[in-house]
Parts: sequence; C-alpha cells; structure tokens
Amino acid sequence: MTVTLPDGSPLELESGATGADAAAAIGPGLAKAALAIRVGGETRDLGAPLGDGEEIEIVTAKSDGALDLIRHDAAHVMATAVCELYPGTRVSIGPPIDGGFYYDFEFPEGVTVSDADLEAIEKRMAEHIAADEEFERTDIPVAEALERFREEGQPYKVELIEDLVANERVETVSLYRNGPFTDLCRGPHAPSTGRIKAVKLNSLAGAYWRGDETRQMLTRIYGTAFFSKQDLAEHIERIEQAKARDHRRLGPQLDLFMFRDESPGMPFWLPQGTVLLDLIEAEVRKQLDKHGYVRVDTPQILDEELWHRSGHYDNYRENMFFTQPAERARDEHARRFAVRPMNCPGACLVFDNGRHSYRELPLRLAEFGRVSRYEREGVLHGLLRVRAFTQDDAHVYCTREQAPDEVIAIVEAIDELYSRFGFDQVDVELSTRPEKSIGSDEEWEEAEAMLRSALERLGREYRVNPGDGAFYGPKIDFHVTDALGRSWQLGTCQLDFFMPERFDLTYQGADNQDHRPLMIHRALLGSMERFAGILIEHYGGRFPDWLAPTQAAILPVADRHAEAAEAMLAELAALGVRARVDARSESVGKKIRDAELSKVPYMLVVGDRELDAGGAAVRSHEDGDLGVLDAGAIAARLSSAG
RNA sequence: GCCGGAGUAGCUCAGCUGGCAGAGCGCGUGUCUUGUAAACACGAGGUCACGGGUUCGAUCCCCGUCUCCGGCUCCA
Repeated sequence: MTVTLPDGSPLELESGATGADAAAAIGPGLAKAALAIRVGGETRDLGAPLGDGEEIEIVTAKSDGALDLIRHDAAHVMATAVCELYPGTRVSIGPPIDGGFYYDFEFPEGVTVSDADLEAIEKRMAEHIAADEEFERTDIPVAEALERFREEGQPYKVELIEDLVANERVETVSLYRNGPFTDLCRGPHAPSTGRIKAVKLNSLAGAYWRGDETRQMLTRIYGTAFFSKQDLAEHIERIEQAKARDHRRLGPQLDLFMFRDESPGMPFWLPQGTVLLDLIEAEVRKQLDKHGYVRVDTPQILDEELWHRSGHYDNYRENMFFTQPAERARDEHARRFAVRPMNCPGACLVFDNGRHSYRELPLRLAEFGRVSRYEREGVLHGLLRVRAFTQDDAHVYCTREQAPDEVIAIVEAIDELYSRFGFDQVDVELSTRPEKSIGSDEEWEEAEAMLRSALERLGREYRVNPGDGAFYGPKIDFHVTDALGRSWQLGTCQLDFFMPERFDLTYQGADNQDHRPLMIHRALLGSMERFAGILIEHYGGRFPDWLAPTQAAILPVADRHAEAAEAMLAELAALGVRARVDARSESVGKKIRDAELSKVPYMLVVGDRELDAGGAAVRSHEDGDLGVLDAGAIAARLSSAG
C-alpha cells in the first residue's frame, strides 16, 4: 500500500504496516524520534495500523502538540506512582493542560496528601520513567471494561464509561497500560514512558468531580513535563518572572495600595497608587468627552425596595451587602437599605427625573460608580477580584434604531482607550441569555441580534459564550492580552430592554406619544482598580513615562544642594511633572539605587556642576545618561513621551 | 463555600525534640558631605494573627475563628 508524506511524496509500505513501520522506512533517526503519527490531522499511537492512501505525518518532539502528548503520558505515570504509594486510591481523569497536566484522585479514607508528599511521588515517577515502560493499548468491550473497573473499585471510571455509552453509543473502550497501571483512556500515547525527559509536580488542589460543586471533592495534583531539563528550567524561570510582576507583590513594594484584615477584599489606595488611578481616570474622561457623555454621581446606599424593582434582589441578592441605621436595626418594619452592587438602578432614577423628548436621545449618563459585592471567601485575588471597586460605568438611553450605532461607538471608544495603554490585541465575546434572567424570549432574541449586527457591521470577529449574559440582557465583553500573553476581560457592553420597563422609563416621541427607551450598560475598563492591577502586571511596575506615579526623583548630591533641589521640584511641578526630592544624607549611589528600585523613570542629580549650568544631570532608566538639562527641557521630554 | 498550605519586627525571612525572641533591609539618632545601583556607628521596634485547650512551662502540640497563598466552584 502507499501513504503520502507531508511533502507530498509517496511511501510504499506493506499492508498492515503501522506508524512505527512508516517512521522506520523513512530513516532510523526518525524511527527513534517518533512519538506518534498524525493521520489526516488526527494523532494516533505509533502502533496503530495505517490504511492505503492515507496522508501521514510522524509526530516528534518538535511537532505541534507533542508536549501535550508527553504531558498526558506524564499524567498516567503520576497516577501509577500515586496508586503504588497510596493503595486504594480512586482515579478519575488526568488531561494535559496549558503549561502542564493534572490528575484528580480520591484518596482512601484517612489519607491526606500535602505538598510535602509531592517529592516522594516525583521520585517514584522518575523510576517508572527510567524503566522506560511501554504504553500498551487494548480495546475491550464495554461490558468487560465495566466489570473490570467495578472489580477494581474505580467508580469514576465506571461513570465515565457509562456516559460514553449513553452519549456516544460506544461499544468498545480503549485501555492503556504502562508498567503496573492500566487506565481507561482514549489516547494517544508515546511509545514508552522514557520519552518524558523532565517532569515536575507543582501543586495540590481540591477539585470537584466533573467541576460540580455538589459532587465529591477530589485531590488534584498539578505537574508539568518537557522534552529536556533545560526546557523545564526555562519554564520555571518564566514562572519566577511572572511572580516578580505580580501586582500583589509590586503594589505594596511600590507603595501603590495595600490590603488590611479589617476590610478583606477591599483595597486601600496609597498616594502613589491614587495618582495612577487618577491618570487612568483622566484617559477615560477624554473618551467620555469625545463620545458625548454627561457625568452623574448617584448614591451608594439605596432602599431595598429599589433592588426588588430592578430584579437584583431576586437575581443577585447573594452578592449584596445590606445595611440599616443602628437605631432601626432591631425594628423589622423600618426601611431597609442595600449597598449597591451595580449602578444601573441609580442611573434609571436619574433618567426618571423629569420628562424626556426623543430629541434628547441618546442620553449617555456616565458615572465612576463605586460598587460593593459580597464575593465568597476563597475567590478574592488581589485587585483582580475584590469586594469593592469603581466602575467606569455608563448607561445609554436611546431608541431601538439608535442602539446599533451606539454599540459601534462604544466598541470604537474601547479600541482607542486600550491602545493608549499598550493593549493592541482586543478579543470580543458575545454572551447570550443565562438561566437566571428576566424578560421574554423575543426581546432577548432581538437584543442578541442587535449586538451581532453591530459586530458584523464593524467586521469584528467574535466568540459566542452561550448562557453567559447578564440577567437583564445579552452582552459583548472585551478581552486584552498582556505582555505575558495572558488574557483579561475588561470592558462590557450590555443591551437591556427590561430595566426601562421595570422603572417605567419613557420619552416623548415625535408622535407626541410616550415610548420606552432602550438601555445600554457599558464599561470601558470595567473596574478601575482591577485595570490598575492589570496595568501593573502588564508593565511589571515599570510604567511608561506618562503613567509613572513619580516621573522623576531629584537627588541632591550633598546637603547643601537641598535648596536647589526643592527649587527644581517647584519648577517641575509648575510644568506638570510629578517629581519628588530625596534629601536624605545618603550617597548619590544609594539614592540612585533606591530610585531605580522604586522604578522611577528619571533621576535628576543636582550638585555643584549642575547649579552652575542651571539644571540637573538627567539619568533615564531607559536611555541612561542624558547630560545636564533644565526643567523646561525635562518637562518637554516627559510630555512628548506621553 | 470546598480541598491543601501558610501567618514570627514596617518588609523579606531564620528560630532544633516544648525551656526568657533572632538576622538583613527599612526606620530613628549621630558621624561623614557624599558624583550615577547599598558610607559607618548606635538605637528603637514583637500580645510570635486571634480565642480556647494540653502541660510545671506553648511561637512550637491539639481544637476553633480570622486573613492570606495555590486550586475548585462562582465571577450577574
């Protein structure tokens, strides 16, 4: 028979030949390097038989997806080690994931495994890898497999097989054996465990069986595997780098913000961080002005009744803080209040003030609105998941005809704003009706169609997230990719027919009749604080000149230069430069070092020579020595960079 | 909320099998008057997260609570 290689050339093989035979026929080097075979894009075991006329490709360490293959192998090896060390362990699933693999186990009653035990598991894995055990596939009938796993006391495997039968009507399943361990597995696998050249177990975590909160909590062990020790070392190095730019570390280090036990999940912004927030806000305001928004400011505490009207009480109560005045705390008939988790009801009350003509629409009400949400313990994460934050929120009231143009304008504002902060890749997601929601199917369909058509008019590619919309309407979410390649959700644009209904909002049309406006909820950055956290990580705390909370550190050489340094500070401040003076009795070297560590982009040394020249010796972190410049030249350099 | 881990000076961390609490940095004071990534000396700083228990005696062992870290679930 004949198969075709990737370069189009034919390869003659005896009928019944396998992937391994094909690799051997091409050359002994390839035979040794071969891990699997790809047939028409589908990866299979090297031992799988080939068919006449198939297009094949030998998978080696260099192929796409090869890492996933050995990481999957490594997951099996880990399960092997774990089952040996903890007899009676029930195994579940162990797939490769981005950057590594995991396997979920249920340990026998009374056994707890902790990070300290990972070393022993790793050691046992190393023995199986050194033994270079083969991965051996067998296909057996479902009935036989069920019996086998029932006998072995592996209920998770039994459940998986039962689901395969129910969902995919399979009649046989495949088993893979390596050494003493046999697992239900679709494959494919490399020929043997020795192909894993470097493996490391990272961490331990609880994980619900099948991701379901109501089901058994399993113990997940995370690890990673590579084709060389060096690749592993580089991977560890990358993780270290990500740690170094973690905003939770940089925030306190650079005096940007802090957290305190007195208010878990609610950041305290320090003077330096507040400057950063103000700078971010200024950029948002530019977009507001450009796109015809007016700003409002509404209360954070509102009557509980309002939240019943808006639907939040029914759909969002678990995440809300409630509050009442002390003297009424015990009076069950007293008015009850809630701290707002969203700004929209307040905006609706603003719209409800007075009568509106169709000529006023679209009415774009923007608010930097502080919201508070009760997030469950265990989900808080630095600035990225908090209990109180400021949304760069806005609610656009418009007619149905106006809505598509409004959505398009919002997408454009988002693109402009993100690129200002160095994010050029923006991914768009459309989320549709969730289970817990209000309104009719027809209205949801109309709203979803409206969002789709706006995206299509923009020629934007987007992904659909079924069931992920807000309870009052479908939404478009905007994601950016940061300097480390991680994706973050920022902005959102949500269409809402229902809130105007619930608040009985109307405008007077050209026909002199009352009409219901449509409402668009939108945020460009989402949470100001979260965005600041993302920016800290994106730039690793080393902000561009225009965004640095402190742009220049003025460093007097000796105590006698302090006065000149203060004069320079005043001059720069007048020119809009954010500078500070380091007047400590320390050496210049020390002051430079401290300024560098606090990631100040410019250091201005003021000594006898500079006094004569009427300026400061400028040292830039980026470009080094810039010579002596006066305040005007320094300010010009900073503003041109912005 | 769930699983695993952690909490010692402002920060980073050491502290053996239970026996009076330690370092570096930072901070304060003094000396030096500093020239492009760390001058020197001295000093102050602690309810060892909090509450209970075991013990002659607890930072250390046990129980509970709070917070943080890695995940799971959740993220409207």
